[in-house]
Amino acid sequence: MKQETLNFFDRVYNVARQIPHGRVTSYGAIAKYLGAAKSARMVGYAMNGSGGKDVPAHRVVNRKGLLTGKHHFDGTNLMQQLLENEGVEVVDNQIQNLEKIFWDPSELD
DNA sequence: CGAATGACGTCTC
DNA sequence: GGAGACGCCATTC
Repeated sequence: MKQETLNFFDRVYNVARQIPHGRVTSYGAIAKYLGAAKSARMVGYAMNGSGGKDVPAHRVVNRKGLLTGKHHFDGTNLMQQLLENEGVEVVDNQIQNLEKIFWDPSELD
């Protein structure tokens, strides 16, 4: 286990952790913010290690707002339930009003 | 060590 | 403009 890789992960965790409540973002947005726009997959993979962290992986979805990673959660609809709990409208594993609740790391400034 | 895969995204045809 | 192929980077087999 090299910490070098964790460095990239840490960046993802850092950004994901700053996601406002009731908002969602995409892997690509984070990846792009980190300067690794093409490594969006890596961002999602980073979420794999988000277990045990304060990283709200449920607030991170793909560009379409589809809960692609819900399968990686403990339950089946846990991710969706968490989002709905925050006021995010989710139907059929897809976030509604995505462009409205979509959050971009750039807002951190 | 080489090949395959993955919580995606962008490019190309 | 829709559909398909490729790339990224790291982990796993």
